Order: sequence, then structure tokens, then C-alpha cells
Amino acid sequence: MSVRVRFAPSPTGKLHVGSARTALFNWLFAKHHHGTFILRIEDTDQKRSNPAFLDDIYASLKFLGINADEGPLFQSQRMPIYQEHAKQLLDSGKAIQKEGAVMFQISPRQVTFKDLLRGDITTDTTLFESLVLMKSDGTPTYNFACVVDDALMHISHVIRGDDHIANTPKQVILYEALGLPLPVFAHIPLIVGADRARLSKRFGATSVDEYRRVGYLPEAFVNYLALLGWAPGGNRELVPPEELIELFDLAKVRKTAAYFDQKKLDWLNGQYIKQMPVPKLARMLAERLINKGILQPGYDPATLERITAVIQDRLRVLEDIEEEHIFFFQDPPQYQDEAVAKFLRQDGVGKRLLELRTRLEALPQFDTAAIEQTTRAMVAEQQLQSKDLIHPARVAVTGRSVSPPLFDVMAILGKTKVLHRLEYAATKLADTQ
RNA sequence: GUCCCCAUCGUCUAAUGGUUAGGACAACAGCCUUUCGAGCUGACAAUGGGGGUUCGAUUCCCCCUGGGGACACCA
Repeated sequence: MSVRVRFAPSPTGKLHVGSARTALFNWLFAKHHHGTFILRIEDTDQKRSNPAFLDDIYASLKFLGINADEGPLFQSQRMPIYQEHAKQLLDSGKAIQKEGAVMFQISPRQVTFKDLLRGDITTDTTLFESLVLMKSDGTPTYNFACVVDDALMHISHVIRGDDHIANTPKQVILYEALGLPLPVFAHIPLIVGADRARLSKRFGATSVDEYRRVGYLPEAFVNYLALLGWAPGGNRELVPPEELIELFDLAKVRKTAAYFDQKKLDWLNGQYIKQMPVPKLARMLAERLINKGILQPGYDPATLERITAVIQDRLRVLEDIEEEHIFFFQDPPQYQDEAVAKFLRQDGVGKRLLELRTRLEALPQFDTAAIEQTTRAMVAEQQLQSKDLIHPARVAVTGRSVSPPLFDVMAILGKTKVLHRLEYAATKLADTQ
């Protein structure tokens, strides 16, 4: 039996990370078994569906590298199919027309279905209040359309969130009434937030798009999502997509809800960033900065690569570059008040910075080694502590009290900018209380 | 309220009858260091409770407790 799975989102909101993980598990399972991954859009509720969300779903799946082998199929375009199957049940007396809707006639009994993760789950049908197949507006309900489509699309495994467990017995009796073969069901646990309740807006970012914007790498995000509820074995943490496909085992997915741990995601993303070749990372950062209007399209790639090399180990998310390292791209840098107050507003600082400026100006070769040598020589001659010169100089050059190694930063910025910033800080910001 | 599902460090997880209960993130301490970060080292940290079954239970069974989910002509 060939593996055929589907991911069936409703375009009623941005693609949620919980949905993304469901899509990922389906996709990994399909790819692992050389099967087919189908995208189906459940847009029977025209009032709540919105094309903008559809675009977001496509973009988010594309970002994650989850590509559909078939689809997208739209339920809104399959109305005659549902009507035909409803008629079949009506004709056979298994359903009746009531108040404009088609209702399934539920006979009291026990329904048992097999869940790949949990074993047999049995339910008493008398617990169902009613089972509407077709609403009075002529559109199918979720449980009906889902069964008809899954059967017609020859879905072999229905992998979905465990919030659907209660729907499954209803669907099973519909498969049976329609004389259609049952797929294998696998209900995977939900992702929860800090309050252990299902991930909601209160938690912070919940859509894939938000994570994309902040600058998480698709491989890292997919890696993290895969690790939520499943482990590749061998104490592996960093597992690139190709290996995820190779190692993924649906039967080993845990049954407990997993807490979405932003810190671990950040760490993982940092690991992926660290592993990237500098030129590639530089191009990625450039694209981002250009989009933000921080960098001009005609930028110098060599300089950007030098910046990238210096900040690579410090980035957790791409957004960090505009949060922490913006001084590379602004002239003059934006001076942070606390940094100025702490390191520049001290007696003699201005004079020292001007002295450093004079010494650096004399350098024929403005590289990291020469800058460091010059700075340390001045520290030694004036019997200073290195921090008494370096910290103010850092603030003068970067506007902040925290930065990558100062001598590297200076070398990248170049003599002109460095001299100008030292002078500016010494004369306009330093000493004055 | 009714029904269903679940239960290992703070978090993600490994170990399905025999381990000093392992790893990772976080937090903490130290090293390195011009700051921060990165890196390295170290210490701390868990089988929810009670009954069984067994020579032996994280592991199998039952009860309790706790958490979550579902109870729409929404999906």
C-alpha cells in the first residue's frame, strides 16, 4: 500500500506553528515512505475563509520547504461530490432530511478505531447529539467533507492534531455507512504555551510568518518543530531536513503535549547560523537589510562579509543584526544614553579619545593588528588600564557598551569613520556632566 | 457537567522488566576575554501519589491526583 497523506488547513488565519508541525509530520512521513503529500484547502466556510490567509499558508509552507506533491484541492470546488454522497446516504435511508439539513441516522453502538500512537479507542455513539452531513445552506460539514475527500483521495494515513480524537469515531461510522475503506489514524499531541494550554496569541508569536520575519532559518525552525514530540535517537539535536526524512518514525512520536521553548529554538537557530558559509549568510543578511531600507542595493559585498564574519557567532536570529549591530550601517551611530553616561561622562575621557584619534590617524595600515598595537601602546605609556580606554572608545565608535571585538570593528569601519566618531564623541559627548 | 487523551529534571526528550535513570536547552559557577557573545569545564536538577504483578519496575495492570482536549448546521 502506498503512503498518501494530506495536510488540510482552513484559510481562516495565518499558518499556526501547531498546524505547521502537523504539516511537517505528514510531510516527513510521506517523504520517508516515498509516498505522496497532498495539500487540501478546507474552505467550505466561505464567511470565515480569506484569500489573504491562503497566500500566507502557501508562503509559510514554501518557507519551511514543505512542498505538496498534489494539490491544492479546494473543498469549495467539490460541492457536487459531497451532494452526491449525501444523496447516496439519503437514498439508502442512512440519513434523513430535517430542517433543511441532511442528518446522519446514528444507531446506538460502540465504535472502535485504531490510533497508531494510542492503540484502540472506543466510543459510544449515544454520546453524539447529532451528526449533520449537509448544512441547510447546502454545504457539507467538516466531518462529512473530510471523510468523502480522504476516501476519494485514497488517503492512507490521517495524521492530525489530537484535538480531533473526538471527531474520529463520527468519521468512522460515515466511512462504514458509505462503504469506504478506513485509513490509519494517528493523532499527534498539541503544542502548548507557558500556561500548558494550547499555543495562543497570548504566548507571543504563533504564526510561522512571524518567525520567518524575525529571522529564523527554515532548516532550524523545521529541526526544532520535528524535535517537539519526537526524537531521532542517539542524543541527536541538530538534524538537517534530509536526515529528518531518513530518521522520522511516526510510531515513535510521543503522546504528551509539548511546550514550545523559544530559548531552545534560539539556540538551535544560532547553531545553524554558525554553520553557514560566510558569503551565504552575508547575502541573506544583505537581502534583509535592503528590505528594511538599512542597506542600499549597491553595497560592497566584501565589507558586508567582513561584518558577517565578526558577528556570525553572536547572532541567534537574523533580526539581531539590526538590533545589536546597526552601528555598522549608520553614520554617526545612534548613541545610547546609558552607555554615554557610564563610559564617556568621566574626567579626562575626551582628552584620551582625542589622543587615541591622533595616534590612529598616523597609522599607514589601518588593520586590526595595528589598531590593537597602537591602542595598547597608549594604555601602557599612560599607565591606564585597558578598559579605561577601550570601553569609552567602544562607546565612541559603536554608540553602545556592548559590541563585537572593538579592534575588528574599527578595522571594518575604516579610518575615516573611526577618526570622525572618536572626535565627535570626544568633543560633543565626553566629560560634560 | 459528560466523554476522551495524557503523565521522566524548570523545558524538549532517551531508556519499554535489570542503567550510578542518559543527552540537549535554560538557569548557576568557573575558565577564556577589551565589553557582550561564542567556546570550554563543572555542579544542581526528574520517573506525581497509592496499590498490585514480578526475584526485580520509569517500563505491565488498577485506583487517585494533576494537566490537556472535545462536546456547533466552525474546521
